[in-house]
Amino acid sequence: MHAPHPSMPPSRGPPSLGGMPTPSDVLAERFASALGAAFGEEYAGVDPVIRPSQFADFQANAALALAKRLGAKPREVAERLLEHLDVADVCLEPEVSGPGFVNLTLRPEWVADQVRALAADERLGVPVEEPRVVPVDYSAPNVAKEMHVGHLRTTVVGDALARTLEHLGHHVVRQNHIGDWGTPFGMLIEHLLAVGEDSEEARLLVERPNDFYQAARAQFEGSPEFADRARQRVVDLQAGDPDTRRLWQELIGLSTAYFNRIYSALDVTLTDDDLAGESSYNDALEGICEELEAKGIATVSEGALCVFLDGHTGREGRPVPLIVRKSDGGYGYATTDLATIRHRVEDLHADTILYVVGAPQHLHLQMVFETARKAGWLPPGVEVVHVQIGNVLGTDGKILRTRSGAPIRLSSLLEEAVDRASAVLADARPELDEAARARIAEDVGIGAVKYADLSVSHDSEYTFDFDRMLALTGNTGPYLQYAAARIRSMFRKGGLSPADATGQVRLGEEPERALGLALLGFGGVVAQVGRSYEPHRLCAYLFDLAQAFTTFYEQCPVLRAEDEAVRESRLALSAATLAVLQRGLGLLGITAPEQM
RNA sequence: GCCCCCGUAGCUCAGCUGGAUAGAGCUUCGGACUUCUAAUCCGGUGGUCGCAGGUUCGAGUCCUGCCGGGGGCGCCA
Repeated sequence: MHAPHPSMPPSRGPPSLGGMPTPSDVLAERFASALGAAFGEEYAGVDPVIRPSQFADFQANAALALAKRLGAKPREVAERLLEHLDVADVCLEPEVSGPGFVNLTLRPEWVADQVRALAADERLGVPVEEPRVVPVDYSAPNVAKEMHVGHLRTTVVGDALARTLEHLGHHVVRQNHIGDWGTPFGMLIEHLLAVGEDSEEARLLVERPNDFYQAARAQFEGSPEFADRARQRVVDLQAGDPDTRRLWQELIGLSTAYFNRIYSALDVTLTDDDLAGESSYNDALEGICEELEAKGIATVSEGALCVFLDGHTGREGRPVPLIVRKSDGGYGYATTDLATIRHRVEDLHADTILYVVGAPQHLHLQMVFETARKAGWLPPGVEVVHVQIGNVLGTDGKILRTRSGAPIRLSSLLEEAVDRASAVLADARPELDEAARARIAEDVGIGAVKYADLSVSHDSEYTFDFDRMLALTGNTGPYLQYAAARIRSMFRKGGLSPADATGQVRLGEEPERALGLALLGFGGVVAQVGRSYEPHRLCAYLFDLAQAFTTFYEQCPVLRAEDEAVRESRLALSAATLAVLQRGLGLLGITAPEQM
């Protein structure tokens, strides 16, 4: 009936194969028992509304919601609840506060034990969920075109989701739906032939694809004879002419080399095995149309085969069509998108399909999804989600362009990022040799760029700011990397290994307690990202954790702790923090360098 | 004209799906490096959450209307 609530205990959340419960899970379970005991079994199922609190570690807000239903005052409900609440092992004495909140402060010993359990857990508290097959469609650059900052977002967000879902136990199938088909290919093939396959100009496809594309375009527009040949090429390509096909493959090979260069620089997990370009669905398109027509879902309108869906009207109230076959007999991307759904459901056996695709395509995708449902290609049990990527805007509020009118090149953005990191590093760590600095600068520069895109919610548009994207201080990737590097440095200095720091945890001072509590939130956040498809929540969590660590680091001496037991405890806390930071950054696709 | 998204501090963005006194980073001002890495930390300044109604114990969050910005709306993808 209701969608699962993120803060519900595991028993009511998505299927999970075990794992450490988070503190709020534990409290929710205890409150469920208390609710049942106090007010009858039918109340054991209501959400106890456990939330983080500014007045305690957590607060339970159930009493306020239940007061009306029970016909009692909220504070009285809370008091009765407390009479049946058994949390003595977990919390200090719960307190009713304000209009009827129950404030809960965790016992430091309990938190300490949980931290130790988390540190000993391979998965650091992240649950293993019941495996689902999840194709994730992301990146999708175009052959013979430069990737721009828009592609960066879908690539980076999609990759983080793929890594996170995989880590939660799901079978992720990466799908890079590259634009490798369409009328421009006649022009591109002719141009490739004209400049020579092994020429410098052809190499532009790997280094500066837009230059190649624009040269081809100039030919096309400047020479009617070239344009004619290009049009004939399109026909040959579609007819499967072997020579044309070979040239087309060559073009794709060069572009793939370009994509891989970018993916490698970005440390994105996409490989050639994940390529599932538009062209791979060509053979299915005719069948898609025939089936839609046979089922009476598609009808011919103005010469084109269209699907009209209820509730979709455009200008002047005219129905909006999803055109599956153009009036000239050709197919558009709607047909291809329908074919991808059928493939992902029938061949890949998808349970959930993610489309990490730009927000402007929302209407189109909704129509495709609805059509697929009507055609029976998308059974009710299969969930399909458009993870909308908001536009990147320029300072004028319009979709980003540089002064010249050309989109900002992704490769130059990445180079600038590494250069800036390099400059800071040369200044701060002159004692490191150049090769080491170069490696670190890459991790830091790329980490900054990726974190900038991951830390804002994926569906909101944002204004592109070069300096914001490349910033190395504040709420940035490098801040998290720096915290991890300081921990590693500390262990190096002490001649110790984080793996050996498994001592008893004691949380005496406030910064220690805050850090311990922060560590326990990891599993819940990762699971939430897996459910909501919002990597920025993991970013926010890791930033909070790194802040908690840095405060601890400034105020609590570790190696120089006066007391041996305190030292052991702080080492264990530091090691656990490092493990979580590293794992969390890993799920985001960001590398934490050994030192920086 | 219809539909979707957005409007929170000077700037860029969060806000855990309705909880108490709305947060962070950047900027700015003032402090902290002979002490585990100052890419850091501590403190201050800064908000009528676009506007107006509504729902209820309680609204930045949900509903309606208006204002402002972005996007989509038949043969490009």
